[in-house]
Amino acid sequence: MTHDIPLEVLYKKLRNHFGFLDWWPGETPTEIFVGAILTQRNSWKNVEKAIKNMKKNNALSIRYISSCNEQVLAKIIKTVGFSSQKSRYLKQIFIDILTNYGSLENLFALKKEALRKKLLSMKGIGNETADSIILYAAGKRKFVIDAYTKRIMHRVYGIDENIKYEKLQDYFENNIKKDLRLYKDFHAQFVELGKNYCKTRPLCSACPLNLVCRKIGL
DNA sequence: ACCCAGGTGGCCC
DNA sequence: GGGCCACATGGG
Repeated sequence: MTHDIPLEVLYKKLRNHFGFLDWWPGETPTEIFVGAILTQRNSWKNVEKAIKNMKKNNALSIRYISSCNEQVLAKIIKTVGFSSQKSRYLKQIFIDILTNYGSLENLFALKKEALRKKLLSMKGIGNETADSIILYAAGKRKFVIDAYTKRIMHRVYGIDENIKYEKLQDYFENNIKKDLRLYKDFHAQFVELGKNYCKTRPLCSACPLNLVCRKIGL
């Protein structure tokens, strides 16, 4: 990345506007793990319904999922898109974890890069999902890049919208404080901004994001 | 009737 | 390495 982007300033302005978010909607590591997969290419509303339904059916556990009937689980999470595919992936993932580690806790005890590599080896988990799990479920510092982050960095700072995931991630990780809460909250701020103000695609000059950026001085 | 959502894997060249 | 496509549901 050639130009200097004032990431700390960007963060402060977003935080002043939205308040401290420090967020992932989920209470347990298992819930966050599952939610990270369910939310791929889906609105969080659909995910919420699916998680709620899993709880109701006692299906939100590694034991249940690893020994489930895929069609049954697919029905339980039916409100999210790609439910049958995700049901299959989830089962395989938790079979892997249960047989090779015994628990999420043991899996998360791996060193960060080993954990990332292991997560990426599982079908259904790519860069963003792996990093969301590492950051929010395992509680290790890893900067999550998502579509909103790319879109906003492109819109506001003109970075290449097709920039590679790791490249943008490295840029953030090399230019902000190494602080877990900052990593969590910064990503949350991007999502909040993107969700509320950046719905149009492709992004046109009339996108409300422009107005907000002006308002908060980006 | 479109288009989109907090991606990913498979297949092609 | 990049360029497509399937995956499937709910909301605007």
